[in-house]
Amino acid sequence: MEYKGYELIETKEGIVVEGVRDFESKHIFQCGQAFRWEAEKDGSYTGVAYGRVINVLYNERRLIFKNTNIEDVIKLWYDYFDLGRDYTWIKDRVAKDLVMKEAVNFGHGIRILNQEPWETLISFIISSNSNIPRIKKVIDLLASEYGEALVYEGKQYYTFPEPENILAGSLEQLDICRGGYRCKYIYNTANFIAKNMVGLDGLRELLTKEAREELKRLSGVGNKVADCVLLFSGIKQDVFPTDVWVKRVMEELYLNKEASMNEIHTFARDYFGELLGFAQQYLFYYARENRIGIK
DNA sequence: TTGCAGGGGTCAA
DNA sequence: TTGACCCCTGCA
Repeated sequence: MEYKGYELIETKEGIVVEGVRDFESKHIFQCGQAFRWEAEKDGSYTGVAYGRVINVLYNERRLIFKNTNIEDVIKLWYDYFDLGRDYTWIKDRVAKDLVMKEAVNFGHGIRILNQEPWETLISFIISSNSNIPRIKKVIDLLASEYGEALVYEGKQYYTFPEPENILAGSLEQLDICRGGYRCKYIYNTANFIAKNMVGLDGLRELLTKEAREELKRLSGVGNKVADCVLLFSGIKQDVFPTDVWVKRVMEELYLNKEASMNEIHTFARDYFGELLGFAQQYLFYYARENRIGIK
């Protein structure tokens, strides 16, 4: 069947989406926006989202989803993988100088996933002052302790726990996930969300600035984490999450000096305009993989 | 073996 | 604006 410019075909190997461009699994899953996708030997990736395990393989404009069905591809995965967005157009717009040309070329298959806001929120609270292997470990522990078990290809996976699941245990119990001082942030944030004191669903309706401030009411959420949540759950694209890597690459390649967060944001906003968030992700991936700015 | 720095920041003073 | 902060890893 045809769906929004793609051909969807049900086959023995899974649901095939024909005609997908600008998709490189490694770039998408390893550019730092998501923490729960694991590479398989055949080049595919397996992960959990929306309470389901799926496996995805991309090859020659064909995207193959395993362990799902056409309904879910239309209802969930089309948006999750941002298939409605024209990344060729975005890359043309964003690659406006030599630095960006190189960054875009390097991460040419990046797509910004539309992840579930709650999971993204907790994941990036965990990310603060930490590193990727450890962030993954903490998230895995959190899921295996509080999530629901799923089995795929003989292997156990876990759904990302809901706020209520976390609150059913004590704060002390959360130490199991080895999050250190972030555990109390997670617990407090779960409490806020469960009590509807901050509404994640309403963020889309707000101006970007207001949405950021709303998120910052949560424990463990500052500018960086708030912007990551907005960008990586597809709520806003005009944000520029600035971590140490992005800060370094901006200082090194654009500003030619040490700069404050404000200077970087002002420059980036003027320079990249509304495609700010996409520019950030190409830059971040490029900077981190190539260790730009590290002596 | 032990010690130390630093890591996708945030918070409080 | 500046340190402390859990925990873990890599590296002298």
